[in-house]
Amino acid sequence: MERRPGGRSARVGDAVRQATLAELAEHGYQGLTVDNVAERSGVHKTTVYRRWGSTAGLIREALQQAEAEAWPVPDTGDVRGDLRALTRLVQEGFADPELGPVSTAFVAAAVQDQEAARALHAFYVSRHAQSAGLVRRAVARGELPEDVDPEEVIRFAVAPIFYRLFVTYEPVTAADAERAADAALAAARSGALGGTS
Amino acid sequence: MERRPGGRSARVGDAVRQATLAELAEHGYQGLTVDNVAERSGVHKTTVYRRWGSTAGLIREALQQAEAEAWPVPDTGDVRGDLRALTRLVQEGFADPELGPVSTAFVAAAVQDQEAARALHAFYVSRHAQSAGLVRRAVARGELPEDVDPEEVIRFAVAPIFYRLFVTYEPVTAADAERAADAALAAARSGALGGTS
DNA sequence: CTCCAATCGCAACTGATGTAGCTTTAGTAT
DNA sequence: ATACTAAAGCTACATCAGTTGCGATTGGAG
Repeated sequence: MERRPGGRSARVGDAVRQATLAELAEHGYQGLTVDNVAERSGVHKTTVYRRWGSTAGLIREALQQAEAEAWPVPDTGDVRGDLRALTRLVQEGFADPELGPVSTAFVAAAVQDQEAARALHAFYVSRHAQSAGLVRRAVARGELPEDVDPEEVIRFAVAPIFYRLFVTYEPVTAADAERAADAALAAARSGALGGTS
Repeated sequence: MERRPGGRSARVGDAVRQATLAELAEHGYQGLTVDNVAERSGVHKTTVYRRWGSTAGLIREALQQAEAEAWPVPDTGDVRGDLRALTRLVQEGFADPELGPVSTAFVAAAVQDQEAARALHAFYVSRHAQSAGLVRRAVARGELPEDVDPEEVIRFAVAPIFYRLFVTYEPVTAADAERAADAALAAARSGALGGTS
């Protein structure tokens, strides 16, 4: 069988993907049901079950799409600025009324579904790899020690934001984001985020 | 109406609480169903629905119990040791085959249920308040600057562990826990976790 | 000891989620 | 054009979480 890029299957897939994102933005992961997605997309319920299996499957595909999209790693000229921009980007992403529920849904789905968790893992592996470039540039400029683990710096910078969002349910302000960036930077400079240490 | 500490209601409550924890330890939050808890506890399904509403309600009560239990804040004599012991405690808690699924269930339930999220928030407010004592002792010993925010140090120390567990789904080793402690310490010493800064 | 209020057990029911078997449609090859 | 095949549509059904109304049991008060 051949590829059918403009065929019915492709159209159905697009309609479902679009409907999934719209439903997520409106009702979050809680309100994401196969029935709603089917009705919104004009695709029949059984078709959605056959191709995606469940709402977790819909999330999986959305994640793979999100992973494919490159994301704007900050490049302000110095590490502090880059890290602060990065954490702000994360904080604002979750605060955004349209993007926030979608991103939150990814985390919620992963907690319930193994496959979604794998997809989310892959997503963040990709994000870390991209973001680490910011740290490597800083090392090249001599702003950070040579033996620093670039992805570890990224993890430490963003972790406190996620911790507040999904564990302690404390508010996350722009100041929190900046503080997280500064703390990660301090740790990186001190050698605590070294590659081998 | 009076309290009836040894009455039927109390017995029913105990049976359900115990069954909830047992089910969580065995099957995790995924496998926690009202029917299973009802059967295991010998309490009728309807009763569980009436008193707890749903599995999220069962989690809520388990959380309140967990919050009431004091937890062993390390006191080794120096900050580095205390922070490392703390992060190890968290890491080992989630790795423990009996405790891990229960703790994980708390996070999973909070993502789906508002009330569970509030209960989890309260739980961590309490944990932070207790753990912050470790930082205050360090300040008193002159190991950390006076203006450091004690609870912020705790957040930064444990956040990377939770980030790996519930966001990126990367493994969490003892070395990761220690590194997180050391990084938080470096940040605290640098002044990045100051109370007002 | 008797009665009362609260709570629990029970069985029948509702609604939503997910499945099975079959028919129809759309895209492709001859 | 015509025939072939993969995938989508459709109906009917199965399953299960959660609810409701009522009768039974429990524990305490007078």
